[in-house]
Amino acid sequence: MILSLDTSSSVPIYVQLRNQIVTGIGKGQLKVGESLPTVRQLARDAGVNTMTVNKTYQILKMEGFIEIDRRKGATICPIKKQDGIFREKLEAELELLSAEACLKGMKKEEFLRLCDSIFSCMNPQYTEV
Amino acid sequence: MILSLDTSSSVPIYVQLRNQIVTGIGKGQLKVGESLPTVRQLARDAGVNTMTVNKTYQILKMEGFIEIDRRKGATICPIKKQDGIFREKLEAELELLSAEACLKGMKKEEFLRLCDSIFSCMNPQYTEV
Amino acid sequence: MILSLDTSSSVPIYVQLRNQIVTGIGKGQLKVGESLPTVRQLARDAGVNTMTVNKTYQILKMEGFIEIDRRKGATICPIKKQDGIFREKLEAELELLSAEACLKGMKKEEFLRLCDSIFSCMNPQYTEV
Amino acid sequence: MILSLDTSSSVPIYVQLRNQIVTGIGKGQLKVGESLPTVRQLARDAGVNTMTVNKTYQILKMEGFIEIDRRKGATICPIKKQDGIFREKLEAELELLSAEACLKGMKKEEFLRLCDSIFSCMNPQYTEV
DNA sequence: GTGGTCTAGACCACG
DNA sequence: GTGGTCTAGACCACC
Repeated sequence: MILSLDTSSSVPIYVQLRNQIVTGIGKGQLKVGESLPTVRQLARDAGVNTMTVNKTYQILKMEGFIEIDRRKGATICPIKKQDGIFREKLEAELELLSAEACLKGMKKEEFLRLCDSIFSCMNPQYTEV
Repeated sequence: MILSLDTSSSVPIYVQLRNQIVTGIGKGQLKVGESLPTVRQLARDAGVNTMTVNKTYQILKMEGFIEIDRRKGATICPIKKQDGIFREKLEAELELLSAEACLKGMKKEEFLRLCDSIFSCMNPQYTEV
Repeated sequence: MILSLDTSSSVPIYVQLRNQIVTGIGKGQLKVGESLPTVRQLARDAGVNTMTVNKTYQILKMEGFIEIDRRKGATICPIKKQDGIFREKLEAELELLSAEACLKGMKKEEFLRLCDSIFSCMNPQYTEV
Repeated sequence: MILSLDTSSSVPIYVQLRNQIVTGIGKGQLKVGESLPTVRQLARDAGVNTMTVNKTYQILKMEGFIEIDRRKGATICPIKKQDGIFREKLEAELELLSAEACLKGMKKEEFLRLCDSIFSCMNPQYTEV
């Protein structure tokens, strides 16, 4: 899995890392049960500080996407059921994206076609849990 | 149009303002050609610093969503064609949202239904321009 | 409000800080709506790094005990209703404390008297919210 | 007696073990004079390192809850009188729990009822010693 | 002014 | 070996 960081972006590095790992899991590039690199390893690879990676992992853990085991490092969790908070956040973000798309002249059909094609790249794992 | 700001949010106030105005335009609560309040007026109403509102307006202008005229104040622009940069940003954000939804166990059908229902609240104006 | 840190303790400093602030709020030494010192101020007073204090504040924020406002710094929140997770944690900790007290020969009456006298030092604020 | 360990918890395994054994004694599931499994046995059963179990037993011995005899293995001790150190620790922890409960809107009556019901599950042995 | 982020390097606890 | 904590000092974004 390839990480690309933009250190000059206003998006904090630990958020960029978090987003790319989440996307990686979603796309099936990282599988349930699989291990993530150690904090030090990823820090070295990405050329960032260990604390930055650590923060990323803590967030992913809090969100329930990974587990951190003192012995095995970080591993990817099976899917959790969505909760109300996530649903609210998702709706708010989709509303903003819809508005922006609409302001750029995008038609509903085109927007939905895009949503469809992007979601189709996802690779659900254990969704029946 | 009602603004609701959360000063304790990690999202900067000027971004919250920008997002709500964009959503307002998208939903048709603010119509093309209509005037936005003056910087001072909005600052007073929202209880924030004028510099903050000013920053919001500058961003909206840069994004091509409003025009600022010394005499008429800020007015909402007709729709511009989408450009490649917007398309990229939209795809990246949809990809992240899709991944998150997927990790929360949401199925494609449910996701697309949600996208549809949210986009349907938008009120395109001059989309033929 | 006086803070006493034990840097040689196995309890991390940021947890010690968190616990003392929570206790301070509980006892009414810190009142709802009141401001906490700035991150830098508290760091200087306590002789620790700003990031350590920052971590403490982030935890308190996540727990819903304080709000962090870019403009006003950190302020104490009104009481939130207890949730199931807190209840579980409370029961588990009370069970452990009960067992330890029991092993030390403490009778139920003495234990309950102690619980009563300690809780009586608390100073509930806005508990009707 | 059933042990349930969470290897991804931030609470060290040897502390989890210690806490569950203490609770087991308090509840009377483990009786005074009874033998604990050998270090190796428990390590195998719990799927942890023998060093981890060893550390747990050393702590329990230091706390006066068990005796370790080269011939008989580890056995549960009769109750020792509480000392000042324990009293201080107990008060500090109860104060923190009270504050947290108070901040979550719990009333004194409810708190004391909970303390009562939990302590009532304990099964004091030899408390007259 | 504030909080938020990041680094480099250190030390410790855990298993 | 691992992750967790902490420091000193820096820079940036926000208001």
